[in-house]
Amino acid sequence: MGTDSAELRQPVMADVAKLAGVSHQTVSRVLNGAPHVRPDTRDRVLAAIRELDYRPNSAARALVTKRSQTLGVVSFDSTLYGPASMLDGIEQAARSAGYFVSVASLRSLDSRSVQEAVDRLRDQGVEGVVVIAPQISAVSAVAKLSSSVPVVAVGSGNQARVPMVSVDNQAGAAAATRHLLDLGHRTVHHLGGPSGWLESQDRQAGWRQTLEAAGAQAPEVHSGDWSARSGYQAGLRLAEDPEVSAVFCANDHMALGLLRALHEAGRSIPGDISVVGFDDIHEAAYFTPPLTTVRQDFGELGRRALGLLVDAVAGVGHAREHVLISAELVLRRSSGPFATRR
Amino acid sequence: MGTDSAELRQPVMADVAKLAGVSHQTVSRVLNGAPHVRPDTRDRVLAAIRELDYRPNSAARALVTKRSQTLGVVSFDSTLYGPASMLDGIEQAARSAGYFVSVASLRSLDSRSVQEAVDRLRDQGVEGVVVIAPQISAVSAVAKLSSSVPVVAVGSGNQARVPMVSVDNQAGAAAATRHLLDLGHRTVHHLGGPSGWLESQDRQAGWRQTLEAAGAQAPEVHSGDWSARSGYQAGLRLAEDPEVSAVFCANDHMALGLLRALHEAGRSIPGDISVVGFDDIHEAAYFTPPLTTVRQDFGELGRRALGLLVDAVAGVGHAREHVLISAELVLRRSSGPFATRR
DNA sequence: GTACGGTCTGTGAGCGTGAACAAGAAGTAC
DNA sequence: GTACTTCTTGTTCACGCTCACAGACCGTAC
Repeated sequence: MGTDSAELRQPVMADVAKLAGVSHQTVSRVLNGAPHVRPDTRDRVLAAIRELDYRPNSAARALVTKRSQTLGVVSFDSTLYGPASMLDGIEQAARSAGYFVSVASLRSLDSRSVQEAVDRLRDQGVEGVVVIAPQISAVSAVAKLSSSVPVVAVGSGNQARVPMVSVDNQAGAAAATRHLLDLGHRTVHHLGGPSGWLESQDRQAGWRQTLEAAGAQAPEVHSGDWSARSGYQAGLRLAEDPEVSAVFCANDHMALGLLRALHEAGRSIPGDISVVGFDDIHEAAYFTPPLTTVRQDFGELGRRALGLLVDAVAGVGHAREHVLISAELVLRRSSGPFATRR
Repeated sequence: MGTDSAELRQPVMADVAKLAGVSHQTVSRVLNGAPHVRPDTRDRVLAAIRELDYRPNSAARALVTKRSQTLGVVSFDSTLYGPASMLDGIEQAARSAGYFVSVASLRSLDSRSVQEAVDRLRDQGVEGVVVIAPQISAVSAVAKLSSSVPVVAVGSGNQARVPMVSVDNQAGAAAATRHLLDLGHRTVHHLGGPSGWLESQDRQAGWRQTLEAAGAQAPEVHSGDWSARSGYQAGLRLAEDPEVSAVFCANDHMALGLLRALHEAGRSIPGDISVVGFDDIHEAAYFTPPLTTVRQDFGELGRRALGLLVDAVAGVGHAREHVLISAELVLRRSSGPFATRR
């Protein structure tokens, strides 16, 4: 009946305008901080906004400005510590840059799946996408679609054709390996990550190059899937080889499984075997024994990636930018000097 | 200068319509699966869509339908295993329900912060919100704002005034405690989570009630902040008390720190002290020794929460629904029979 | 007095889509 | 043949906002 039943629907700009006794355009100007609005007019508008609890309709704004204020994140397994931390860093940075964050997680690794996820985000109207998917397949898939919307990858490697932020895995692995060699070990075994992951490749490359540079022979690589379980299984095999005195694991979770297996096999750590991990997850300092590892700051990784993306969306920044973040060796008790045994 | 430079801007529905020789409304009908479209017309439209690589403008659609197809997730520390897994489950479920997911993570715990996060999501036009924030303060804050947009909480406790999905923490804690009592321990010590968390409260309640029901005396509670570090510190204190023979930890990470501290103090596990955790994180089976713990399925939690939210958005479902998911005790080597010592 | 520049505000159009309505074509029943 | 229903398509409008433009007002300079 009455035209005043304003509670029934969300207030719109016109309602605010009427209440403040101005035109909708003036309300818009106040909202967007446009110049040339008289202070008392501005105050009346703001008061009306507060009174009605008015909130601008983002769809209407997006329709006319063609900007959704939303960035997308494609992530592979956001259950893992690394991806989860990066997502966290990305969200933080996006918020302070005034963007919303929409996520799409991958269920499988094939490039079609990446394609689908990015398409989904595009359909939603995101202005740019961060891909947390350090698989080779993913990165190459991403490179193809970077035409329609800016894409930034966070991961590893440098063969990507999109801007990228990554930890210097190779240098980190080299530092870990050199540390073990410096302790007197004749060589260092490697428990690598799954093939197809850039991080696996880079860490393995850092390890191998360091051994070669030192004139040490590189033993056969054992591979896991990042999980503690796979580290345990590899550990059982490594424990059978009396020559093994030092192992560099591609991540901390596998190192945990490895420690467990070596312990069960009666090997003392670091007395018999030294172990070094990668990541420095929060728990690493409380493993038995505390794990020497390579620290990488996932949150920083995410923030930097988002920074790059924001630049790309704004049209600033170079297309092939590649930010490399250094990793730091953290010494703990799981690594010790080589001791002659038996 | 030609009007045919179609590459310059994204194609819109009218472009598809012109190419297919129909009106834009027919294109709309095809897109939305409306009835009464002749098969060959439909095919022509679909062909035109493919040829132009047309994608509907989601802002325009949202403007007219008043539906953004987006759900929001408020999360506290998505770096932790639990929240990260729930987020993953939520995203999966949202995708299959046809929704996008937008995240907002909290930097601090106060209810103003929760309010802000939810406001942010509302400004973006989300149709509903899942709050992963098992703090008492958060839940009460959420209850207030559930008026404007449907909200579902995932966490613990039952005092909430919004629909909620949670693990039966109390029963899980009771099972863990009973298990230790059954092993012959006279009582069970408790390393609790931070106060203010519903999960801390519920797990502590389950522990306490079980002890009381068994006629055992409940020792003073030690509290941590969920981290391995805090578990380690509590472990150092507990190790000083020769009466301690069994400890129930409110999560696995603290249990890890506790194991470390007890090990350093020369206590054997489970010989001297039995330890039980909560969560069953992937690593728990590879602790030294493998950890007896209470398994909860975070992914399932997230999926169920999203299911509830979708119902709420659709107007189905009861306002005060509370889904309780059971937790399961997983026996490993860290718990064993009480042995008289010294 | 007129002219001009700056400040402030309002009007109208249009963004791309879905919904309501209208209208033509085709088939069925009498 | 007409009347009626069902299928199929098109036209017009509205969603809520920003942008371009126009106009009103004020002060100052000539």
